[in-house]
Amino acid sequence: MALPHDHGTSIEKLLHNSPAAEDFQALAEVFRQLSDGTRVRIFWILSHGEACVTNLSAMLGMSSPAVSHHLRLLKEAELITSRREGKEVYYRAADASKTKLLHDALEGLMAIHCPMEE
Amino acid sequence: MALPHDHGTSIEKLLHNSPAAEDFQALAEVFRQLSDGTRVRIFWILSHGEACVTNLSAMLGMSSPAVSHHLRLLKEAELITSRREGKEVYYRAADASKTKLLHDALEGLMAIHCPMEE
DNA sequence: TCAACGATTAAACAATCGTTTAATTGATAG
DNA sequence: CTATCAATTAAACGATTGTTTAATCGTTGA
Repeated sequence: MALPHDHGTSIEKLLHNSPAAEDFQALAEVFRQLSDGTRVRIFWILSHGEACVTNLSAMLGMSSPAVSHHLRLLKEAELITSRREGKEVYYRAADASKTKLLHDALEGLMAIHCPMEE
Repeated sequence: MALPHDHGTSIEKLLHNSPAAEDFQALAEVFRQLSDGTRVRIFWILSHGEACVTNLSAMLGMSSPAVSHHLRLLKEAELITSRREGKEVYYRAADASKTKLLHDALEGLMAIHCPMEE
């Protein structure tokens, strides 16, 4: 143990048996994408189906440039995907285990924070 | 349907049957606390047991003011609790369903992002 | 009471983030 | 080709964030 204090707690083992700082950094990057009210809302919507930018803008009451900006961030984080059909671009949640995990956590937290709805 | 485009997708129902913007904002606040590499690391450590600020500083390789700052944020978000014993203040993850949910999501994401370890 | 240690607070700084406005790209219909 | 609609990009601004340094608070032991 190289810790300044030895309190005899099991936690001191974590010093040499824990993910690297970079791994936590990568993890934080994922959470950072959901750390904005607008983005977490977009992600929640897109977890339930596809939507084009125009409709998303209307749902959110925001300008399309603002929405586009957030969509780009979510896409770079590989939380959502897009496909073009004619003039419109449709977005939806990426089909990955990472996405499902976050969606579940999101629904769970929502149930805690906003008690009632069905 | 008050959406500009009607693509006939089920997602348009979400417009009138979704949590309020404030609820998503509250949710985002929780994620925001874990959107920093240092904080998510602290939270992970404290999910496994108690630690005093001095030891946390050593584990993280950071100054104690910096660690204190992050601890305060995590505490305000009710993700961790503290107790004083003599000169030292011990922190640990709060015992709440919110905390467990986040810890599980965290471990799951870590398994995805950092493939191997036991 | 005073000295030492652990922890927090405060002020200052650079860096990052989210929104807005305007300009631009891509695609379709006339 | 041009006009129009959908979406993205770019630049600018204000606001927020994380770290550092120094000072302060709280507790214990001499």
